[in-house]
Order: sequence, then C-alpha cells, then structure tokens
Amino acid sequence: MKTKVYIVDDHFMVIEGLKAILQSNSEIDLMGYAYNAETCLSFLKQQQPDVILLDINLPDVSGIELCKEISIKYPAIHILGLSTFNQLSYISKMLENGAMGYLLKNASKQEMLTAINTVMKGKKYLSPEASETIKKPSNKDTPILTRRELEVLQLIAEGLTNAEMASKLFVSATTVDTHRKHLLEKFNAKNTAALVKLATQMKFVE
Amino acid sequence: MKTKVYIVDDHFMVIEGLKAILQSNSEIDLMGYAYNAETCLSFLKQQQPDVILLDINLPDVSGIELCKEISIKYPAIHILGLSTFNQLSYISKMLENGAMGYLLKNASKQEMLTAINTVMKGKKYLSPEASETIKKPSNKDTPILTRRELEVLQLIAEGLTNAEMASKLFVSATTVDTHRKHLLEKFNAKNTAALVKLATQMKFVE
DNA sequence: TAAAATATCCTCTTTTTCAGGGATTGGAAG
DNA sequence: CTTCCAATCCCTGAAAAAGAGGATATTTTA
Repeated sequence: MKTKVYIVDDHFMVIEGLKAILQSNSEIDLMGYAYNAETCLSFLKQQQPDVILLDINLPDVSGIELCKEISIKYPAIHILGLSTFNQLSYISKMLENGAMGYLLKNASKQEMLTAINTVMKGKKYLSPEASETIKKPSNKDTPILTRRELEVLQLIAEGLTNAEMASKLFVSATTVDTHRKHLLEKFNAKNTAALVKLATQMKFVE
Repeated sequence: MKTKVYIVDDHFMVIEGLKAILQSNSEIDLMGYAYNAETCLSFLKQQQPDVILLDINLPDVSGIELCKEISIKYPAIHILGLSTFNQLSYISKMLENGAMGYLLKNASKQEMLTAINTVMKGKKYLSPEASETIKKPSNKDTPILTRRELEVLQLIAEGLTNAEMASKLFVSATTVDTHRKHLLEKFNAKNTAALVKLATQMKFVE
C-alpha cells in the first residue's frame, strides 16, 4: 500500500522539488499539491491523503491555522510542517495545532522519506537539526500577567513613557512604575529593552 | 548554444525543484549547484556558468556579499537573485551589488525561463509581482542597517547598557550612544522599547 | 576626485528608568 | 474570617537613556 501524500506550499520551486523527490519513490503516491489553503481545503473535501506536507507561510491563511483546521476536520491525516530555519519559532505552534512533525526545507531526500514513514506509524518526527533549538522556547516559562500588567506592557512596547501611560490609563505615574517593576520581575528582564524583546517573542505584543 | 546555469541555494527542496524545471528545458545546461558560498566559489575557479541563480540566505556568507564577490571577480556571469516574498527588502541590495535581476521562489517555470533569457541578453529582469512592492514606500519601513548598528541593536535587545556594549565592542560608550540614536531614527522609534518591538517583529533580533 | 556613508569620539541638559523601600483598598480563595 | 493578590499610591536616589549640539577619520560610492 502506497502512502498518499499531498503538498501545500506557495513556492513553485519547492513544489517542483518535492514532486521530483517523492515521485521517484515507489512507496509514495503523490496525490497533488496546492499553493494556498483554499485549494487545499477543497481538495480535502474530495479525497484525503495519508500525509500532508504543509508550509507555514501561505498567501491566504497562515499554515498554523490551516493545520488546526485540517487536524480537526480530518484527524486521520498526518501533517508534517515545512519550514526554513528562521521560522523555527512557529513550528511549536504547529505541533500544538495537530502537526505530527516538521521538516526543514533543506532536508535531504532520505530525511524526508524517514519523516513521512515515521508520521505514518503515528509517531512524531522532529527534524534533528532543529529539535534542540525548538525546545528552548518551550522551557522558557511564559509569565502569568494580570490584566493591568498586560496593558502596561503593551503600552511600553508602543514607546509610551510612564507619564504618558499614567494619563492614558487614568492612574498615577507611580502606579505605572510599579506595574513596570513587576513586569521586569516576572519576565526576569534586566531592563525595558530585554523585557520588550521577550514580550514580543512571546506574542504579548503585536 | 545552451545557456549554462548554476544554482546556489541552501534548501535541498529548492535545488531539486530548480533541477527538475531546468533539466526539462533543452536550451539550458545545468552545470551544478552549491549549498553554500564556499562550494560556489571553488566551482567558479574551475568553470564559469552564464547565469547563477543565487539565494539571499546562505549558511556561511550572505547572498548579498557573495553576489558582490562574484560580480567583481567574474563580471561576465549574470546573477539572478532568488528570494521569498518576505525578503524583498534585501533584493535592492543585491541589485546594487551586481545582480541582473531577481525571481521569487514561487515563480512559474515560464517566468524562470523568461528571466534567464532576459539576463542573458544583458537586460535586467525584475519579478513583476514584487517590483512594485519594492518601489513602494511601505517597504521603506524595514530600515537598512549597517553591520555595527545591527550589532548594537541586538545587544540592546539583550538588555545591555551602553557601557556594557562599549566594553564588549571595544569602543566608547558615546559611540554606542550614537549608533543607538541612528537606530531610533532609522526605525522612527520614540525610544528603546518601541525600537526593540519593531526590531523583534522585523526579525532583526532572534 | 568629490561626496556620501560609516564608525568613531566629545559635552551638556533633561527626561526616564531602576531599585530600594512602604502603604491602602477591595476582592477572591482558603 | 483571614490571608493572599491585584491595583492603587508615595518617596528617594542612582543609573541610564534621550535629545541636541558638535568633531574627525576612514571607506565606499557615484
């Protein structure tokens, strides 16, 4: 029984590369491909592959959302995330949203086949080169903020000073300062710059 | 006479895609490919292609630097930059450094061949989808930083003070302060907090 | 070669943040 | 009912950054 594979990626070159790689393997039946989420979803209404190779960046919907949708509607499909090295931060999001593993776009042919086989067995496949890097953000504990702290944090990131925040939030500047201190403590940040970096990475600000 | 083409890209899948596309065309002689700048440069010592398809992101040297080096050492070679949509800001740098054009990685087969033929005639080829975007002022919001500015920016985001950066970079604190001012100007940021938010979002810091 | 960009260094003033404290109120959880 | 937490407010002094002027030397580029 061949493994039915479907590709979702908006880069023509990547699609062609994957086609060339996968079609040369007798174990794999490449069902088709999509350049965007919409095409993918209408295809899935007709047929379901065993494995979907899913890029993170898509023109219409983010790959993360599509991942979620697919894994809810079609739990039998195994999703393998595709990413480049500098998109590593998004991969953990995909794993939370039902992906069974991920591959880097510089993966070798052998790695690709291993990944497909692994997820077909119901196991997770994590690209070895990146799986360490990805563990780091997961263990860095995201602090629990109060409503007010989050507000202040976002205004800090906007570039407001304590006085400006104070008038905006109708409190005194010292209050804002206190929230600020608590934020520095909770994030274990040395100063505002480090705080904002962490907060932005942890998606507290957008 | 066939057009001799060489590929430089660190993504296996993209290489395979390009191979599949280019090898199916009788006008093109695919000489080989490299995953990094070093391999590329040693290949060029032996033979020179007519056209190089050159990715912006390489593991060892940035594609922009490699572009410069190639166009100085081998002025006869026509360089076509390869990029994804979110790397548009770097494309103009490549054009300044000797590239004859650029292609997006979601380009069609036809577009690729057109691009190769165009640069072979000595004309510039700019991907139509992106050439507008690159001209628009909306793109100017990602500032171009100098080496030193980027260094300082990243250290700021780490939470270092001017004095700390000064000793780390072996310059005086006032120098660091000047770089800092330039960063605030270039990002049009009101203060460090706003700067770090923008820089983190724009992936200047990891 | 002249102009622009880059990197370096300087002073001075004002504003903002950081790091210690401490205190009151209201509400939720035990 | 008491204890904990969130949100509010205040003080002081030191440290850091912002803002506004400069200057100089070296590359790079047009």
